Amino acid sequence: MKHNNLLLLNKEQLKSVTVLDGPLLVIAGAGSGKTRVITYRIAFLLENGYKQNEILAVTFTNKAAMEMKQRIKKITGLNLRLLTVSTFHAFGVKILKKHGHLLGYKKNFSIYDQPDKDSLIKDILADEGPVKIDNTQLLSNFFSKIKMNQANSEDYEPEVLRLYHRYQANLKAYNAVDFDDLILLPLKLFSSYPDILKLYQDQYRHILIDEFQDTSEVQYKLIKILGRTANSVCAVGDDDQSIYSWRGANFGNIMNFQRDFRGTLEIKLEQNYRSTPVILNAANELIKKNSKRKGKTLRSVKDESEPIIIHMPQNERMEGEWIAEMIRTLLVKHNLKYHDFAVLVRTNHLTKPIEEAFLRDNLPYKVSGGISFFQRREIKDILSYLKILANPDDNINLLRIINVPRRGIGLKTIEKIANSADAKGISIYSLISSLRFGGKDKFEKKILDSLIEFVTLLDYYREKIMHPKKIAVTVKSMIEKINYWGYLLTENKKKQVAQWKYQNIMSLLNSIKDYEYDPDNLSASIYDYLNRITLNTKDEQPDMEKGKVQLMTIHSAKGLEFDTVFIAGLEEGLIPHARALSDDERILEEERRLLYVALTRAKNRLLMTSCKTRRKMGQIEDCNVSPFLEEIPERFYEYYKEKDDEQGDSSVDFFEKFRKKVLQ
DNA sequence: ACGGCTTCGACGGGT
DNA sequence: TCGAAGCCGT
Ligand SMILES: Nc1ncnc2c1ncn2[C@@H]1O[C@H](COP(=O)(O)OP(=O)(O)OP(=O)(O)O)[C@@H](O)[C@H]1O
Repeated sequence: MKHNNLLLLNKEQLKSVTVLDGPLLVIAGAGSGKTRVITYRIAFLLENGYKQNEILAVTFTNKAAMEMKQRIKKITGLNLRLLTVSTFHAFGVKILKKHGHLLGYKKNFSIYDQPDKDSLIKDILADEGPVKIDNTQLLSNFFSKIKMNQANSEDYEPEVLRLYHRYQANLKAYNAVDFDDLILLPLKLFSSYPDILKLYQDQYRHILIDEFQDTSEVQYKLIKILGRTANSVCAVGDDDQSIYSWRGANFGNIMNFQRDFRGTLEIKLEQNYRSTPVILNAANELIKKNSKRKGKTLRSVKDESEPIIIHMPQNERMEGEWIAEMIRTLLVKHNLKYHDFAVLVRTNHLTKPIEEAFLRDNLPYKVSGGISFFQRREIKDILSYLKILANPDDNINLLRIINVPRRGIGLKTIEKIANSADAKGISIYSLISSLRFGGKDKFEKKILDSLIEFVTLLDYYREKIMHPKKIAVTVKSMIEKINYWGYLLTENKKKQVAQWKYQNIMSLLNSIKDYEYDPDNLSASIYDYLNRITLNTKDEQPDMEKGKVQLMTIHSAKGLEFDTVFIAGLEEGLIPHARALSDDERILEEERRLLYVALTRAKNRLLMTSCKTRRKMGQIEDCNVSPFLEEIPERFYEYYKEKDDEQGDSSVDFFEKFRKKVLQ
């Protein structure tokens, strides 16, 4: 590697980058340059003769994967079309596309996201009649657990198991997979077809995993089996930052790694390049309260520190206003850009009052996470059309749009065709198609015509959309044909709303166009596009953040860093979350880790707010500050002091001064 | 079948 | 507080 590149690493990082044989485990605290190790290790491999397709790198999010690829491109100057840097899920899609037929899936399989999964479960429940557990969310979680634990399904009610089997059977019939399948099916494939496994084992000489503390059992099994004969397997992570246990993450995998990969070289990184000493020490003191952890040393390389600021606004409206005001002040004072600021919160809905304050103040911002562009009603409608074009067996998405825009097909008709399709063991789409030839007598003429017109339209556009670089134009013509604009006008009383929604659809068309004309997309197709956006729950454009304050949950801030970080809603019941407290001790420790992750996102400044009252489900409630604040030594923080020329509530001021005195 | 009106339940995190 | 589901009249 070019000499000056290796100079950007400290001694331990350098070792982690250049030792190319055997298993390697880098467990180190926040901001110690772990992600940098992965990035430079890949660059080093490429510059030492390893081919792009001999490397498999796994990251936690698609965005992290894209950014890492870009960094490597910059370092090496290479075109990286054959390098795999992806999430476990995207990797799973790749495998299933190639070999899914061996497990009985067609190439055009659909990937069901959470809403799809929910509607499938609701359909099953509607068909079942009364059952003991009819909560969709609960069942969805159970199904995940049953699927991913594989073994001990005895713990579940026979009824739940029966529903689960129906769920699985329906997925298969619809030629669809859920997110869990994207990990589990490749593993099944590799276990059942040793020759295919060998193919990949031989191919991937070097495997790298970032954020290893948040891999699940099944993901780890996949790494174990793939890495059995690799030259190196390099796992990088921090047990103190494991915050996804509710999704099956198991930081015990760190211990398992040392056990399963004989002769693991363990490297510690103890320099923190990100945060000031005050921020880092506060975080270190907090996380010390956890008992289940690998203790580690972490020293800041910085010397200057500002204290952490705590502010206790009256309510969530004033919290947002204070944050906006502070951003304006700090922006000028420290010559920062809007994107140097982030506001982190525990739950998605907490962003709302902050967003409103930013809007009032004309502060540019971007909310990441939450309801993404692709979750909007109008976008989902169009995407359902695309999904049916791609996979006609997908009953869930077919039923979503069979009467959108309204074409006179109501609940009665739907019930009739669904039952009929079920009885014949064919998809609803096939059943409607077959009505062209027989079984017409069951339907009114008007409805029959409508049904046949529907599938004829889809057949027509399916043929069109398969041609190279014709996705966007086909979709545009289809939207016009079904008169979606007219539908928007009748559905939305305000013409402005309809126009805004139509604009969104135009943005979707542009995103499709960008996708199909991007020369880096070697195999652009409707299938590939749909898979991609299903895995990209969040917005894709990487530059969208520029010049905007970032608003997000702590979970989605993992791995990121900002000059100045606000943590809003530092309240009891939020961190730790009330619903986490009812769980056991381990979950409380995870809540502490969550705050640890939040604190360690900040490079130079950290400000935290805790409201005195907050509106919850319409009701105003009194709030207490998070008990975790007491675990941070007082020498690291101070309460915000209103400026003299501002007419703050003097009793509040008094209270804060008093409180500060008492605490010291 | 459809649109308007009322009532109900959600607000833990996300690939 | 809000959107989805449920109810009712046309
Ligand atoms: N050797 C180094 N010298 C100077 N800066 C470094 C060095 N290594 C990493 N950094 C910088 O430190 C910051 C944190 O690095 P990185 O994101 O790789 O840490 P991390 O361990 O992955 O953090 P986290 O666990 O919080 O995700 C980045 O801004 C990075 O550019």
